Amino acid sequence: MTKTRVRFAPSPTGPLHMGGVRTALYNYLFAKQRGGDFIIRIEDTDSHRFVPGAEKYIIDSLRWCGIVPDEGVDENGNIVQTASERHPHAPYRQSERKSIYRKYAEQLVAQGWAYYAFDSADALNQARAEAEAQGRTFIYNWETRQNLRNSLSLPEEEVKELLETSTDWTIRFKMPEDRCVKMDDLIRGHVEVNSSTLDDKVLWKRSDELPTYHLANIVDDHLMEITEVIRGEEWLPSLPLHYLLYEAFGWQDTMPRFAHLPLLLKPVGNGKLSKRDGDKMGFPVFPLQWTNAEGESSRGYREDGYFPEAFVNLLAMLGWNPGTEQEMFTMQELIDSFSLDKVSKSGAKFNPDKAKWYNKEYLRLKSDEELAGLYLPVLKEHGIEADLEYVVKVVGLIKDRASFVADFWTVAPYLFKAPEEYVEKDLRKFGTPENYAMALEAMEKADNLEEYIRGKEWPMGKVMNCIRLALTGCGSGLGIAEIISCIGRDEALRRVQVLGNKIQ
RNA sequence: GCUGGGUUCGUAUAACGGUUAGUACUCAAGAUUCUCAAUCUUGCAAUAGGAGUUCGAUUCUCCUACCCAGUACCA
Repeated sequence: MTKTRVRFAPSPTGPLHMGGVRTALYNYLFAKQRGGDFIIRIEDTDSHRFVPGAEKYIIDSLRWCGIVPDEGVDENGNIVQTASERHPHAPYRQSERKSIYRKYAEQLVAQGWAYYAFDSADALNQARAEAEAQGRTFIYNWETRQNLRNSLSLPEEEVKELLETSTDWTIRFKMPEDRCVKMDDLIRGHVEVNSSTLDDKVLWKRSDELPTYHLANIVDDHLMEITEVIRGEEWLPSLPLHYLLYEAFGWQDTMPRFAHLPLLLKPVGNGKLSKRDGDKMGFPVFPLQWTNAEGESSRGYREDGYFPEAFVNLLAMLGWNPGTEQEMFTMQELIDSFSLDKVSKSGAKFNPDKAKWYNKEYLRLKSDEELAGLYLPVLKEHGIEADLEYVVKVVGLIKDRASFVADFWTVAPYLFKAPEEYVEKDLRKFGTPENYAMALEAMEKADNLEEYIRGKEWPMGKVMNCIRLALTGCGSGLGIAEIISCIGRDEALRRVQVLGNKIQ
């Protein structure tokens, strides 16, 4: 029985999208359930799109979620590995593995599975544009390759010379003209595609001496002994090429099994989830806040007040279900119950309301002490210095009203400072002289407000709401007794008198 | 356009040929309370359409529609 080894292979071209986090999570869960290894491999073969800081952001994000690699790179860029005595799989950054890819590409050429192509990017773009103008699609394949500039169409001498003198050539996969590629996907089942519809993908570029995704991916998955490839659905169209590459290398026996995950879609309308949707509808699409080179920031789940447990839980439930009615899962529970055959095939529209609900549930699960500790800095931002014991008490009273720690403040600022103004509508409704007279008397004389008011046969609602108006500045909020138990009788009476000044 | 994938309440999903099609979020109503929130109860709401296979289709097959992805010297 070979050890399960899966990898998450992000490209450091920007912040990690929450869909990417989910892919990493599923890989992690799958590995941990089987006692296997979870590997992070950085696919930085696109030198043009490289973004400084993106790699660290990705690792930091995963760590925040509790997803830590057995092998790969850590947040400081150092190598993490399971086999401490040897380094059979390092390095984990493809740019640092540069030297190993060329020979594999050349091997394919030697065996007739690939060829050298000398067409310039401009020439190809032009060909594409011309085809499009005629309503056709240009495709570099068995049909067109004889008419293009490559080692299959050019004389041997010229090829030789070009290889030596030019640095602007590539190695392309020679996609068979008519092969029915039969594939199996752990989620989608059996899929067949005829190779005639596929194109001759570039595998390796002489210009920067770097492989493209397809070559690097297959070579590294093989070298790193990956057993399952769990990735986004956008890769499904490339699967036939990947199958053929395994065949070309003669690695079919150890070819990993594949699982293509459904995409995360926007909450409303059509299309995949994008940063714009988040901005428009007020939710983050990134795990952590990200600031790009232009200085523009994108909000993150962490900064928005989500607990990592909640974020992980809600992500896990997007496209997977346990087959039971359980909705709340710790990471360990997810590891125990995760299964690829419970992953759905169709894309999942993200639901911000449900995300918020998850955080609320996790917030209620936390102790008052822990929440108070988190609330203290928020209070400080509002210029409030409160002692921990008091905050613990307050949090216990208001936690049911909040989805996020930051809500504690908006829900009941009056537990820390007197209202500075009154909500117009409530003032008119409850702040009448008659109500105030009763409220003041009750506050001055009663031991137990409720009993006193009842004894006087005053209208409970009117008196209580008038007092509430004085204490909170509005017509809704905590129970009067609860508020007074926090702010104290003297402060409460003072606030009622302040309201009195306003009314008279 | 072509190739591939997909389609159950508004959303996430359950039901792997036989159920009054279940659950959660959202929303609405009621109960409760000094108000609001919370809580509890109830409710609204779905098998895209059409053929077939079958005693019986959400489930299997085909067609149509719609959605998504890919179609780069990007991943």
